Amino acid sequence: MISSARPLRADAARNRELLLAAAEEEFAARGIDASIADIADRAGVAKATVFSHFASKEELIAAIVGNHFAELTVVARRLLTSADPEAALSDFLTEAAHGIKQQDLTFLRADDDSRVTELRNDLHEAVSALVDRARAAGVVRAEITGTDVFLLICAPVHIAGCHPDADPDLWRRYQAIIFDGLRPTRAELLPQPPPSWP
Amino acid sequence: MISSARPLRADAARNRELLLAAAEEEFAARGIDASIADIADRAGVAKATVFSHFASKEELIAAIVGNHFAELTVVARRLLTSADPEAALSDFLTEAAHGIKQQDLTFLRADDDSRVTELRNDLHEAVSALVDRARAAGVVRAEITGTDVFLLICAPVHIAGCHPDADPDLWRRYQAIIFDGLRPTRAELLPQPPPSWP
DNA sequence: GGGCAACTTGATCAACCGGTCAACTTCGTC
DNA sequence: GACGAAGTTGACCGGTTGATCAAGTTGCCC
Repeated sequence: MISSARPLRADAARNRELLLAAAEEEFAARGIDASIADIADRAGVAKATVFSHFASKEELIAAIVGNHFAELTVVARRLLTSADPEAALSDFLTEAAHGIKQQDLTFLRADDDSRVTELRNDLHEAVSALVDRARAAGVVRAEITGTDVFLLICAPVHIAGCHPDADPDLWRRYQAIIFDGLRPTRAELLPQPPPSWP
Repeated sequence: MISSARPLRADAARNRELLLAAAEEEFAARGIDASIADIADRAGVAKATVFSHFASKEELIAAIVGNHFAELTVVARRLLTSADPEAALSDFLTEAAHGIKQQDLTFLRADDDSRVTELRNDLHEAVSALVDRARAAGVVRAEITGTDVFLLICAPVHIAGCHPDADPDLWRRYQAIIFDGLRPTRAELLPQPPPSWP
């Protein structure tokens, strides 16, 4: 693997960026099972070059996921300075729903002290701040926490992965929240006759 | 592949059921990448027996997904006869969220005239009826259709699969609905001072 | 219980995967 | 422009996968 202590040579730095971009596209197109060979092909380098930049496939994924987390953290922190707490949270959810990828899953529960975990914690902190502000403004329910939203973003991805150790009760809670979104707004409610109407 | 014209021999019928059960468990435990060899082991038969019952891995998955669709259709139709339209829809969503698996995805958009597609259309029809009843009772918004709910059930799974041809606007609509579920209920709303409060 | 079709099986195949390595090429420096 | 370090490469490895097939076994009907 190329040492990270010394700055990369010009061609190596270029190839690294090409590889990250190619891997991003390939993972987006074919999911986490995209092969290293295909990624190398797309980047226009040999397969062995991939392993000279990243020790393993997992490490390549970690680099990409780390970038996702970092980008979302930037978005969350920027939205924290906006005027409208409700729009800020809504905008972030929209952004995050598009930004979270399948491979990000792998590192959501990781608790080693890797760089990815650090970036994930940064993101979690920024999201919590967004939610705290929205809660203080009364635009989300009192019991909603930053962790809730952080997990809610990823819940769809979690369910899809058929994660065996996912807490069913937790998902039921999110299920109920989503169902709440289906209820009619107050303005749409027609006056209903009481059950004992003759 | 074993002919479907003639009834199966007793041992073959037993093995087919064992295989379907084993495949269900294996896919649930390891996702869609579970190997045919593991499935055969779990069922207690040789790997070649799997291919004597199902022409390919895809066909085995199709058989399982077909069963899922059929089971959910039964649930939806049963709930259609219950007294409470709101509880019926809610119960179905809960049931469906647990019933839909990763591998079901593959066949949601399939439009060939296979047996799976037929079963999927049956399910879609039953869900639409459930939603129509709920809408008529005023417990879901007027603009929610059966197709909406049918897709909403699968949306989490869809997003996770990073389906490249998913309509972003469609997902944004569902995103907005889910976000609605986060809004405070009327009872929780504290009286807010108007913006021009001195 | 004999005979035959239906079914099962272990051996085997080609394709593909992540990963390694020694030989080669290229960049940066003096 | 030459030299050494840094980076790249194609060939290759062990392992796994979905799928095949001839040979053997089993259930079923007369």
